[in-house]
Amino acid sequence: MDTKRLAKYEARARIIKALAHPARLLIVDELSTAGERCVCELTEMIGSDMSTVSRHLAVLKGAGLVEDEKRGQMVFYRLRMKCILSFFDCIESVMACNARSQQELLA
Amino acid sequence: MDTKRLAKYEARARIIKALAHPARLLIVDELSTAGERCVCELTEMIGSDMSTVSRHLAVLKGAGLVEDEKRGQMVFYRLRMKCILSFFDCIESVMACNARSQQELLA
DNA sequence: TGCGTATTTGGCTAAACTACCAAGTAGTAG
DNA sequence: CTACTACTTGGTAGTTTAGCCAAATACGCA
Repeated sequence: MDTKRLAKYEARARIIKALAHPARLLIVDELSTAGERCVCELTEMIGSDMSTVSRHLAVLKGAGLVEDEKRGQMVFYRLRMKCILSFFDCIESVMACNARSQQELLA
Repeated sequence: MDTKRLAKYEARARIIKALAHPARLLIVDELSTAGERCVCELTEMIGSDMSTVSRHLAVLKGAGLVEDEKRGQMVFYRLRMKCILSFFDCIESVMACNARSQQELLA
């Protein structure tokens, strides 16, 4: 793989990797409907340590998927790109397709 | 996070994780334009060991993203869902947006 | 200033991922 | 059967990731 092509796929992979975790998908989903959420709200939803959630948010921010804003002692996070939601439609169809194949194997 | 919601995001994450690697993105990209490719062709493009490429293909297949067909001594892989390509458009806009933000920081 | 809340960061461990080499399987041709 | 090619799988070492606790930082309020 030549260097330039490699760089292209590495850049893409970094972003996709940031999405490749259940907790981070929940965050994206939640931010897409709620608009914005503070770390404490997300922590309660996810149900793990706040430090863990904060790290997940840092990963999403590092990939440029969310942005944060500090207001008072709280930090609010927002989705930076709405198009991420288009992922989920495709993911769902893959899952539906997989389920169908499973069915056929059993039948 | 309640069990059901967790299961939903875990299922999604499994599929996204399968895409979260440069070599696997190259494979998806290549299959989307070429239609199908054998392991040896992909191995040459990626430039790593064939065993490594075979494992990458197994990951994609495990997620239901590609399907394989053996013809003679070769195994051909195809994309199972075209919609995956819609990912890339969004990824590109995230990257463009990130690049713009970088610019602004420098200016 | 000192206290309490919200968040991030350091340190650590366990688990997952990646890539290579070597060995095994399967098909083809002589 | 033998040899060769295409591919997969076992074994293993190095790297990355995830989660927790504890400590540090930042802010608001008395």
